[in-house]
Amino acid sequence: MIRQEIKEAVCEAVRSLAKDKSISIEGFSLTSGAAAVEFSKDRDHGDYASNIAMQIAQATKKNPKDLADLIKARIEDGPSKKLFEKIEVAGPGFINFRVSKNYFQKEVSRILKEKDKFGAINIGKNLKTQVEFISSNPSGQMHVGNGRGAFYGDVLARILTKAGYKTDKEFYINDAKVSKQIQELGKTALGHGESYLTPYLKETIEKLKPGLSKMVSETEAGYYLSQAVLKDLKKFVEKKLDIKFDYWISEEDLYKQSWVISTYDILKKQKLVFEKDDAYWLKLSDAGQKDEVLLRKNGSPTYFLSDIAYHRYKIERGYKKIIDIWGADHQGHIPRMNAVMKILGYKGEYEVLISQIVRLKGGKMSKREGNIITLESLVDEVGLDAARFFYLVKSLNAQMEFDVELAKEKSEKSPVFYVQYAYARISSILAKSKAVKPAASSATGLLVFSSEIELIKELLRLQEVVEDTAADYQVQRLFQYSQDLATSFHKFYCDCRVITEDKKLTAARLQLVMATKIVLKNTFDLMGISAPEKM
RNA sequence: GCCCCUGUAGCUCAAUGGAUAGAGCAUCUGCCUUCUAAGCAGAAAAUACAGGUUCGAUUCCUGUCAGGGGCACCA
Repeated sequence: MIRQEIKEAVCEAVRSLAKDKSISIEGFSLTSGAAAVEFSKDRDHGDYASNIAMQIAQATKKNPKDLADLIKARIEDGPSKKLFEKIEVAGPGFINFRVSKNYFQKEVSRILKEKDKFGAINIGKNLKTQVEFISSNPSGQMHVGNGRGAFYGDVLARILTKAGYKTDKEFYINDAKVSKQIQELGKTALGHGESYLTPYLKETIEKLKPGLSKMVSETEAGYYLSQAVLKDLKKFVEKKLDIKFDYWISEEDLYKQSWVISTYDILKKQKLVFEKDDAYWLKLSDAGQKDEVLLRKNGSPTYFLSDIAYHRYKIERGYKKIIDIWGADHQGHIPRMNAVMKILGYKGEYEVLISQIVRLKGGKMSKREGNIITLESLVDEVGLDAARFFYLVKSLNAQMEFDVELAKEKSEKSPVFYVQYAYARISSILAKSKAVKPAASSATGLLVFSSEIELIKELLRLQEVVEDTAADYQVQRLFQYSQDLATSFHKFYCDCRVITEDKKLTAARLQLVMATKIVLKNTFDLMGISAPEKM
């Protein structure tokens, strides 16, 4: 990776300067990401830029510009010199690197060789990782709010996998018979109540009439109904949303397999359970949290207890990195679960991400649905690709306003088409090129226009995007990248005609086009959107 | 009252302790006899307010104001 190579070159130069006492970097850690090397969008600032000189200015008691000159000279004396066409010191002390065209051109053939593997890195080192998301209740259809965690979680898992984590996707089903929601659902199923009663649920109950009519227990009826809802939910998620989960874990199964009761016993053994007001509580005050009820006055376990059991189950299955994605209404639950993970002795990484509220601006989407906006009607309305894109644009912890009318209206001009259009154009060029006899030659030395180089730079950036996103989970970066990549291609398309009389140049540019196709496709795969050959 | 998230262009959203804060939509101006104009080139337009830390703050900290969410023997 070019960014990594430059970073190493910079660090090496600084180390070498420190070694022969040209500078002193007492108390400064080079490894802590201090030698920031960033991609430059502005070519006046080179291809990559480092602010290292300004970072270490204080520690070395030297002027940043002088330092930058020293580092620049050291790199130019070193083995990595051949990477660069030019190194410049600019502004308050930036070191701007212009990478050699030769390097870029060679990278094109690497992309052609790696194909769908291109962009994959191994910072995860195969660490057993789990992302749990959606986990909507089996009491009805998913709504537009669920869509956010759904697509976000799916894409995050894809990125982590690409980054070398052994990632599983998991859906937790809140179908415990002892839970309030199953009880409520049971009342509704037997016509004793109206909780969750949407048109969809009415229909489902109608379909289940033969089975339900024999039931007297609300709990059994609720569970029976929830399993039917779950079946629809699974089908919707897998077929319509195209999200494949590795595991669907049932809360009821955790009860059946004694995970809940054994977890209670473990907590009790640790002397963390106490009785108050006829209920049994988990002592969390030592962790600075409010104590929580585990067993109610009536003896039934709370959701909190089964959630502890569920997380214990995750740990027992050997996950070293666990990511939960919850809705904003669960954020108060985070400090408690953090405390619980400590109690359970978890040594791995545990992180809860909160998907902020999705608000509706455009009002009702369809009269038939009432005022509950289902994710299904949205996907039907704007299409899966556009829907996924729409959710991926925003950072997870910012609220998002969903203007339904706008989403429908704009679907023709949606950014997703802009990116897919680049892919379609490529396919069109490649289709036409079949009539042309290929000249066997490499791209080296032939791709020299700035729009060609800029395109190659963008292609190579996929690896950086994967690396950065696997580290900070800012999935919207991928959306941004896809736009930049498409822009670079569209510019190249306008500036440089691919198929011409010049056989060698045609071959070189065809290679670049094929490489772009690969990188675009890999980016689409990460986002879970389709790559159309024609539009 | 306490806790969490957010405040960037007319609208919907990005980004960043650094060098000119980016896109799309909307508005305006150019570009199709050549691989798809669902495109390209250009104009105009933004960091809520007040302090602080810093060589440098839109970013970090504090306060104010505004919006949203949470503070159950619900999940």
